[in-house]
Amino acid sequence: MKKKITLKQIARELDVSISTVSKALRDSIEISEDTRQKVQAFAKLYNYRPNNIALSLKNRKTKTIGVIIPEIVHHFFSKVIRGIELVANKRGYNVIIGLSNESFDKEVINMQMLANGSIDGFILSIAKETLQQQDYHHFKETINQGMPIVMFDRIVNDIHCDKVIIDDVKGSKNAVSKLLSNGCKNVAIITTKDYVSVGKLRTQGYLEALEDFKITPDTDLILKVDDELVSEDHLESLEKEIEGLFHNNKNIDGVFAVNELYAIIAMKVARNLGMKIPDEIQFIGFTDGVLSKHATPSLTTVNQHGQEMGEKAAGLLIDNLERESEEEQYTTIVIETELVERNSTK
Amino acid sequence: MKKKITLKQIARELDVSISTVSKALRDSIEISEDTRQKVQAFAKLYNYRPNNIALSLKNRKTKTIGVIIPEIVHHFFSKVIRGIELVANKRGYNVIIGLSNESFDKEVINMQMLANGSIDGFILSIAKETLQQQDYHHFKETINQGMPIVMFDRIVNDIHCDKVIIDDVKGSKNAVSKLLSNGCKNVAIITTKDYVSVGKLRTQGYLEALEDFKITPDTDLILKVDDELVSEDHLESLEKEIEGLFHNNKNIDGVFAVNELYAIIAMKVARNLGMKIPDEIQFIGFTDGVLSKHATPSLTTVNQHGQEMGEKAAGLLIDNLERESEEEQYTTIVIETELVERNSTK
DNA sequence: TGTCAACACGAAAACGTTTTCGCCAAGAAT
DNA sequence: ATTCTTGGCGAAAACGTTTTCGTGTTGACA
Repeated sequence: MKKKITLKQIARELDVSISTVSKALRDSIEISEDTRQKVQAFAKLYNYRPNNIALSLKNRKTKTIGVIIPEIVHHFFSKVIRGIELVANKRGYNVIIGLSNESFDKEVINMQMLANGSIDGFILSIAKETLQQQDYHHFKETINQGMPIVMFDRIVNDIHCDKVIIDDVKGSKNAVSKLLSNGCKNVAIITTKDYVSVGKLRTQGYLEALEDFKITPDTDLILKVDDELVSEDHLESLEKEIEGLFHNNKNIDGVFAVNELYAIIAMKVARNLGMKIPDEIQFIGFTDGVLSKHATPSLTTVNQHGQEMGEKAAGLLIDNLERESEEEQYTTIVIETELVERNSTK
Repeated sequence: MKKKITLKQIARELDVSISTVSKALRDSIEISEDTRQKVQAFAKLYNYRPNNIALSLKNRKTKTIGVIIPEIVHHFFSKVIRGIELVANKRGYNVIIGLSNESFDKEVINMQMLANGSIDGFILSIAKETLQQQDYHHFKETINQGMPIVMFDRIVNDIHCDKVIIDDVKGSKNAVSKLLSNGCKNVAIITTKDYVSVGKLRTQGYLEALEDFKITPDTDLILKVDDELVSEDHLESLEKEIEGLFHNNKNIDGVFAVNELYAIIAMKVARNLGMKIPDEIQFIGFTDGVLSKHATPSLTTVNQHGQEMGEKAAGLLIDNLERESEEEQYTTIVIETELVERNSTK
């Protein structure tokens, strides 16, 4: 087992100074052709690679991006990560991952662990609990210490930083409009409690679409799911709620859900109740994941372009990190959503 | 914007030496109660945190684990990551992610990027291309340089390191036996080309089950899919192949697929051909993902316990990193699979 | 009064780089 | 023969820690 070799060892072996070795390896003009070749040959032989940590310390840059997301077993977030990793790697950066698990405390701890020199900047999407408590001091402090942050998807407006979002309102409005122009008269929405920003915005889009079509919203058709109760394994309560929705409103002929899973479950409930999809009732979900594509019938969804969000976010962050000027000006990139039409709509 | 504060700055402000500050903060007995309190108060005020990079350089440990996986938009791999992150964090480690994208070159480059001091050890699952080329020099070199590796799921036997796997043969054998005891007479298998180790093993399990039931395997019932051709968006060719399988073998009454997607697609094809599931034909897939649970009918699968694999892998690696003794002895942990019965089987 | 332990603190090395500066010798120019 | 350039190299600082090893001051004790 040969341990990693250092400049010092090369210097000792070749009986020159450390400076000479360093310069020779970096093709400095100061070094004679002779010694340069000698050093380079030796380095190659022993497979020398500069120690990254030492470089980071010296340059006060780690060339590493910290990503904090609420959950990784999730199609959307993993797509974002893929996007981040793609451009980060292309531009010579590594990606280090922290999972908040939707918890405020874990989010804070994770940020502290990484903010002490391990990374150059953050890309993150806020945990539900944080949004609920509305405590954003850790973001502010991080930014104050000079570490840039890019937020994506779940953002909060009064933090001053780069952001990558989709136009949730527009995306939902489009989707619901689609249902309405397809002839639906009574479109229900399955959404989350208001504290999750995106749920709120998507509900707004729903309402705007109704307004466009001169329909007065019916609060009975707005189902706000308490997603505390809906874990991966606890879907029964969700099914019950949706069953209730259908039961109390026999005339529902369209459903818009603010995420993929809700839509899939709703379709399942409807099917069990004997409703024909898409003839009697049509469905559209938000977020285009694997489920939508392979469900029966396949689900029409609003594609969020997760990978592109990741790419843009990483681009913004690295641009910021490598920018010379000190002037702080923050950008918000809005990614266009796309309605992917499948068989759950006419 | 107040930049991060260092020991040196504290020392200057308080007019003591750097050593004193360091010791005071670590509650050294050498320092008087007076100065200790003074220093600690000042440090708290300015929110001092030791620079991680400097510590890494000094300790020659980064407390960071490198994870290299072929793909992240994948239920199984993201579950493994979640497991890794869970125990890594609990034990004070960070997780840095590299995606090989199933490419040999990217795998090598990623390992080189991380092996230069950025991390203390690797957890990885081998890229398809690497398995195909059977070039494992980068693993051997990494291990030779004293950096421990833990492989999971897709492993290769002649590399000497810790491993976490499932018993693919046993898992498949169980699944196929289930089909056979459920009354299936002609069970087909949809598998991958042989170079991916797990495909091979799962096929072996299939054959063993047949043997147990005194059935001679029919090569027509073994469909080896060239997964080069099956990308996320290119499923038509796969559907065609499966259609061909059903067409040429009208008597198929059971299908075992070596992954979730193949099983879902096969169910879809069967349904389109008018076959009744599970009455006329039964399905079992491998890997328990979201698709299986929400498919119609829901799919019986072999659960690989991805999160547990991640936890065990991280445990092995950290144990190794923190082990005092130099004796190298490598463990292979075999995770038990579990047949999750749903509605695609009787 | 002189010696010694205990106490409180500082200097410096070390981790592995890069880079600035200074130095010496040799050859060129005057 | 003296001065000036220049090529080639080394010393040392710096990044931010921790830790070992002094060192000076104080008080106690003989």
